Amino acid sequence: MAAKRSGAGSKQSQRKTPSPPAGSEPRSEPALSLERIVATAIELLDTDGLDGLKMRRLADRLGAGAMSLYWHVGNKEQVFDLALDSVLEYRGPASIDASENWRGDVVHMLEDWRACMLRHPWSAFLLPRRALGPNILSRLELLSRTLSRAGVADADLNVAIWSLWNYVIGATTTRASFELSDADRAAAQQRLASLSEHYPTIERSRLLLDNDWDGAFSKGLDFLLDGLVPKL
Amino acid sequence: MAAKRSGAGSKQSQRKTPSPPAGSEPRSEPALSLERIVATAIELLDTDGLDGLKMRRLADRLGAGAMSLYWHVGNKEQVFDLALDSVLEYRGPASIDASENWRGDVVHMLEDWRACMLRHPWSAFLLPRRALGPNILSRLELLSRTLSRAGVADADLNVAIWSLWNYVIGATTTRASFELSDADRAAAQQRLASLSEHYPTIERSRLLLDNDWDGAFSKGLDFLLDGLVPKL
DNA sequence: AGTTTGCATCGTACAACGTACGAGTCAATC
DNA sequence: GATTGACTCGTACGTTGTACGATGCAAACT
Repeated sequence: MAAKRSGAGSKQSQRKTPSPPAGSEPRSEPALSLERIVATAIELLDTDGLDGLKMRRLADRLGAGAMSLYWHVGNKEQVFDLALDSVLEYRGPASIDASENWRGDVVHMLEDWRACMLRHPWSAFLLPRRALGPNILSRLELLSRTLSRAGVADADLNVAIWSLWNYVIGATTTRASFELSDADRAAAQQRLASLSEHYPTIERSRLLLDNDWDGAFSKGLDFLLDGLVPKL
Repeated sequence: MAAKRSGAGSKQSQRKTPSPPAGSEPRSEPALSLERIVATAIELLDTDGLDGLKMRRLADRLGAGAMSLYWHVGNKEQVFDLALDSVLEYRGPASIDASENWRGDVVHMLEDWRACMLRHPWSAFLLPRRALGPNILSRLELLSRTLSRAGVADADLNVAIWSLWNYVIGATTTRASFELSDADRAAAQQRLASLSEHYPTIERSRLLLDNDWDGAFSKGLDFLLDGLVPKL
């Protein structure tokens, strides 16, 4: 019987290694592996979005049969989970605990987080729906430590973390959804103009036409941090 | 030829009305209509989630053939859009512009917004992905006016609105995804415990075990408003 | 040597889905 | 009576995730 290694075991074969064609034929494809599957899935997601990832296409691009994937992965959902976590790794400044500039550290990590997700817009939609992977937990852990060191009271710590989490999630999902197509943008602009009498304040402030997403993110983040850590 | 009335025309038939069986047989089902379709879609979404809405099931429940829906709706996506906007209507205090308590008004509207979405958890996932419907635009318009009246500078207005938007979106999608199943919760708890050595601060603050979502939301909102409107 | 074992691949097949197409019904209009 | 247009729906197609079982193949064992 075959025992499906979709569990957390992950490590490659226990034998030596099935070894690629071992020096004989240059076999066009380098053999299936979890890493290759995830990497290719990310490529596919990047170019074709959430709906563009089909098990058959993924397998095709890997030079494998569709069902071969299921030896390495339990199901399609798991591909999503792995791709998501893979994209969220943080290589921050090494010795962040020694830093004196906690606010700079927080901002850096959060802006990097946002940048990661906007490089892979599908990830923004995935993150809030699924269990937290190791990389995102690491970011939260780092955030906890830094805020704690910055003087946020233990009683307020969770609220502060969730607030920042909410802010990042909201900002990235919103941004990612507006990025979709220029046609949509044009249509929205048109539609908004025709509704300007109903929404005068929105129209006047050009809320939906403002393109400075990056600036809005960091300014809003500043305000939020002001509220969370009032004493500067 | 039949001309599909899926456009914005929306209004019912131009003739008198096809009129229900007109007094003869009590025909078990009251005839298809956009309103009935949307209402039933919401029921289905509430009980079975985003993936539970299938055109065939929806039609079944309406006592109609699957393809009959497509006279009233262009496609499934449109059902989502209509259901979403339908769920977001706000009946706030009538004369809010006269209110002296702007902060109370903002908090009230945002907490109601959140409550609406958590009553229909699928809506949280839908909102950031789709074009803004009239009901959500109304909320944003109201928010704009109130903040403006509260003294937020025009230059900061958009940032403030987007910050609040981000906060609400993030909070509701996160909350909605945790609501899914008790089995998941138990599993997560288990997994977390086994990882406590890697994430000591998270573990210590019980970040992921804290169940006071409502309290966290309103406290975080307070902090955010503090930051947005520093002068009280 | 032959046999067994277990990792890994993949072809076939199926059920479920969204929806294109076109035929059908029936009341209002001409 | 004929025509029109709003509305309904049965059938059918293409696409999807994946269950099942056959197959290959290298290492381990006898």
